[in-house]
Amino acid sequence: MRLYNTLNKKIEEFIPREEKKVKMYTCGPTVYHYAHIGNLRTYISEDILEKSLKYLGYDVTRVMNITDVGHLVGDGDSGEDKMLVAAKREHKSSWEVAKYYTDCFKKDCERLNIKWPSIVSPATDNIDEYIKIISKLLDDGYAYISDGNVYYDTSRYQDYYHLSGRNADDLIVAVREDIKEDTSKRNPFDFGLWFTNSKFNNQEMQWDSPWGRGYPGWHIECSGISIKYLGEYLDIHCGAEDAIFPHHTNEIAQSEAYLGHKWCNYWVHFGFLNDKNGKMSKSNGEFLTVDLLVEKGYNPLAYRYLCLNSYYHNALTFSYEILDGASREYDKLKRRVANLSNDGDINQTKLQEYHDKFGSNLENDLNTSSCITLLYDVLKDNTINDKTKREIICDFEKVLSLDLFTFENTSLDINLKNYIEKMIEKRSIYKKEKNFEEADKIRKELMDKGIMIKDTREGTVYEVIR
RNA sequence: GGGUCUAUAGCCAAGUGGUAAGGCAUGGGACUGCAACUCCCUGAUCGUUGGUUCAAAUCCGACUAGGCCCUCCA
Repeated sequence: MRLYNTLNKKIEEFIPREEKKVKMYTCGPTVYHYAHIGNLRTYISEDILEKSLKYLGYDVTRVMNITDVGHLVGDGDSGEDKMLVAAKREHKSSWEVAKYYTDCFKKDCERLNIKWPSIVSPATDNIDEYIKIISKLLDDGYAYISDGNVYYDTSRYQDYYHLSGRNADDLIVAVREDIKEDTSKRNPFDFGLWFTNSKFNNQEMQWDSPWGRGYPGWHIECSGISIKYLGEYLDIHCGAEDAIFPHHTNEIAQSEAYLGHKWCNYWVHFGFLNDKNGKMSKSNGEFLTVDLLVEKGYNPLAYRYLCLNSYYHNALTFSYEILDGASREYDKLKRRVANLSNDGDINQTKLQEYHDKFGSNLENDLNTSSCITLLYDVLKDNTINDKTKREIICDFEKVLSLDLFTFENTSLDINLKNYIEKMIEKRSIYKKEKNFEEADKIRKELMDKGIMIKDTREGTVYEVIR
């Protein structure tokens, strides 16, 4: 398996510490708002990575956190917690906000066929772990207390800038206008591990600690949860590209200072979904959620298809043109798969051959685009029968997860079904009588209800298109 | 200012030194009462410019354009 490793800035052969076993950590969402499809691109990519590793025979243990505390809007001590902002906005408690948006996120994942990781842990469930780590960092001199808060001392950690490839002198402190420098810090890029002294004393989520009642910083949760559930060594750490600095940089610093050895060998980062104005965000451009996609008549899986047809490491520029294109491709693909018959015997040799080809595409830094091409090759292959094609595509579906064998009509309401069949019956009589005017009227009536009919050699068939 | 990534046909894209996969769209044709569906045919010398090489979209340099990051963000 070859993967782009941000740590060394090149594609490398992936070798887990234990043969055929992978420990994988993925940064989860901050549950203070709905996720947009750009956020979800990262989770789709992580899902594909996990499923690819399994397809290739690895035993994968994947952990994801849910950030429900400590993610500040602004710099260090001067910002408000996002959960609190959302709570105020919606007149709910922070806990209610977290629960609500976690459920929404879960629902989005279901609709995009993103498998829920085997271990998902909210940040608020692991406070003891953070306290344990912070205490040791203080004992060992990697952290210090200032104005009631505990900070990590970046000057104590030599390799601090390795992942991001930067150096301290060239970084601009508080480059964004809305950020104020936190003067309690010794070095400008030190970061908070534990806050007790916040300007925002109405912070709801607080815990007792050796340094007073307060709450953890944002970065410590990922280290804490990863070490708690996956142990001292991690094989792959994933996240979106914007997390490289400072989040992942800080995770490495605190984890390795705590553990006393190298922590994770492979850092995999995912490209953004941009629109023509740049990255999709709450303040910039259209905030597209899965709900909105469905409302506009798109199948969420057409979006998954779009992601699959791109390279995870590159940015993808969103437009309705590409989504419409992906929808057409997806629908057409599904129709072609639906038309495969179920007769004959499976050609095991070919099945294995395609399995291996598909696997080697995945091994090549998750070349999902080539995987899609291979799928079209299977459909066109005239040396194998339909039954074998179905079997091969089923095998591909373990990773693609595009519901290529699921057909809407199966879940159709019985009354609607009867109605459609009656109308088709009526229309075929009109057609026989060459009364095309009436026949077309019926076709239009059904179309207006979102039912598309087509005349095939075997008779008239229908499809619910919305 | 610094870091980092990217640049292949209208669109999404494969390609990891030997003379450009695939899909969608477009145009043409077959089928059809007309459609739709399906099937067949249809297109690019790879941002610009130097260099290395017998040979470069593929390696190196410069330039240009764009994305992301430098304590909100996936």
